[in-house]
Amino acid sequence: MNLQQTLANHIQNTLFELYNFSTKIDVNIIQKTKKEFEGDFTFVVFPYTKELGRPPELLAHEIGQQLVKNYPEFIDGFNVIKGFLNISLRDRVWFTEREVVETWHAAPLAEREIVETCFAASLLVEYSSPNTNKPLHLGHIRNNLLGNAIGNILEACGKKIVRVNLVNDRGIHICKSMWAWLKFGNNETPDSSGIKGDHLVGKYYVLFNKALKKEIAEWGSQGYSEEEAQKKSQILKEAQEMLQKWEENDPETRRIWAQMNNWVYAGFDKTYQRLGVRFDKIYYESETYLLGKEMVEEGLKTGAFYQKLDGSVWVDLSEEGLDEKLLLRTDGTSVYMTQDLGTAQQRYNDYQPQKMIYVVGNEQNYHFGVLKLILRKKLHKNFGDHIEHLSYGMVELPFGKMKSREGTVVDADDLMEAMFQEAKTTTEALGKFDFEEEEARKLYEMLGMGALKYFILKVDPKKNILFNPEESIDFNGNTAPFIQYTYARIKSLIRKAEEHKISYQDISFSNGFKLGKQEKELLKLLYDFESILSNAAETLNPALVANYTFELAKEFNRFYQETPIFKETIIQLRNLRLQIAENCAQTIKRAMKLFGIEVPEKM
RNA sequence: GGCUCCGUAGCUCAAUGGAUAGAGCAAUUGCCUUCUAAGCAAUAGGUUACUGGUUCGAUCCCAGUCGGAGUCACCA
Repeated sequence: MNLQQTLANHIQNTLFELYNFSTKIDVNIIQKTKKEFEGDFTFVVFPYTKELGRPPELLAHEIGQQLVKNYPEFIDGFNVIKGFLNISLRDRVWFTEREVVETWHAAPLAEREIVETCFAASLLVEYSSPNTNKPLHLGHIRNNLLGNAIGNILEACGKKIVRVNLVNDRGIHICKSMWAWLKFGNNETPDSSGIKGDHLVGKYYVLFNKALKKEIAEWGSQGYSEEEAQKKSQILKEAQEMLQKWEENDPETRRIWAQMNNWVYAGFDKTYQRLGVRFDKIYYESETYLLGKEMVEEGLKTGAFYQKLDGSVWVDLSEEGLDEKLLLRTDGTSVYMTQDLGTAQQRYNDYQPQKMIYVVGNEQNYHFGVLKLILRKKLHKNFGDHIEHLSYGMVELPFGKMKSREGTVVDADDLMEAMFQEAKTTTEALGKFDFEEEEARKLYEMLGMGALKYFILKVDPKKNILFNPEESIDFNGNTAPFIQYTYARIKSLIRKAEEHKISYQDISFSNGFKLGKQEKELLKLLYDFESILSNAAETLNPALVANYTFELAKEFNRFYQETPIFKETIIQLRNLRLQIAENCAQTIKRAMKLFGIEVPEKM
């Protein structure tokens, strides 16, 4: 039982004792006391004034006095400001609580107190899901980092996670790259050119679009509209013929397709590795795109869907306030929605997850609304309710949205390399040259990647992010390097302590001294970590963890600045401070690990 | 036009319906002979887009207005 819960129970009992008033005090009503007031937790009495027929201040006083009288071991004192009853707990209480936090780190998964949220045992998280016709960009980075972090956070809450990537490896866009490569490529390969595979394929995708644009311009000069020109386009037709051939299993087309995709995979692997994301299961759309057709046939029989005269199949969602949606084209081929119906079913069959979390941009909110609706209302699949769309905002540039075709994208690999370089120059400018070359390289990588990951993850997922490529991502303030720096400082402190042969582990807290404001502030923050974690898991919001960690690091830096540790004459106090420092380091490390951010022993 | 999301300091972002709305950048000012200055302290910066409603209390919930983004494809 945690402190809030204990306090809530005490208050509940007291209310009954004083006024014969029986009510359930929810833990959430007990909140942390704001920093500028004295006290640890605050009970707001306003909601009870009416029923108990007492003015707020009197009520708060009466409750406070009774609490102190009844629970002297637990409660130290109280003060009242208007209707706010601020309660201070005994220092001892924090010590025992702190020890609990400590053992938590070491305990094996099964023995931990598992935070039961709305999730059950096994969860599936899908993220990344790239197209294989071009390299990853900053938007994909947000997707990957979010998915990976959410997976980590859920795991830290004791959930069993399956990480899934659905690779979109077929379709007209791939054929466009293939067409351009055949036309202009001269058998160029990643090996022959030294270009990373995904970038090479992306290069030909761009070349295709250039050629197409040129052709459309030519038709345009003959007086055709853009739409007409699209229809008349010869190269577009050729790309479509390639897709046709691909679907007919034409060996040569398949060979080129497989070859180019493999180049892309090799490239993606490097990007994923540097980003620190991984997957348990990779689905390929080329293997799953025909699924779902069956489900549509089934739905046709039961009358859930209907067929138009031209043979296309539709679902009517007007009763649910939406419109009609296509499920099979006139030629009987499937569309995006059909495939998603199929893959949802397959995943459910493969893993029977209690929740399927899809990390997909908010541009697809409507799509997922429809998907869930069809599964639940039309096909009566109960796993439709298990689908959760983790919808995140776009990454915008100062001049608008990123568009591949207009070349206004921030490439993932370029950005990561730029972050590395930035870390290098910044560190060197600070004049910290106490590193071997390899050690330094690792540090720059930690700092650069950390800054990038934190920059993305500290923002509420549902909000858009504005990224200005002109201004590099900051290394000061609310950033990963600041947090990493704090960690390195603490580690340095601990090393010094060991040099001085100071053992901070075996402290007895029994013969008490009064906790200082700073120590207590840190202990409170450390105590909060578990609830922040489960909150982040429930709301699928890593930003909560980020802001918490920053708060902790900042608080520690204050502490560090103002509180002498080695100079302290009272040995017990000094040891306690070292112990708190160590706990801060542990918590920071755990939190950053959730983001895939490494933390340096020194910097 | 319908639906969804967003609107908080000059900029980037915080704030389970609670107290005087907080940080970081940028600006000004102090602090490296003192456990790492990627730090700390201080000053300045706000009608939380607007108007109503709900209540002891609203940045938060509801309705409307105004701005911005997304979406409404036989693309994925």
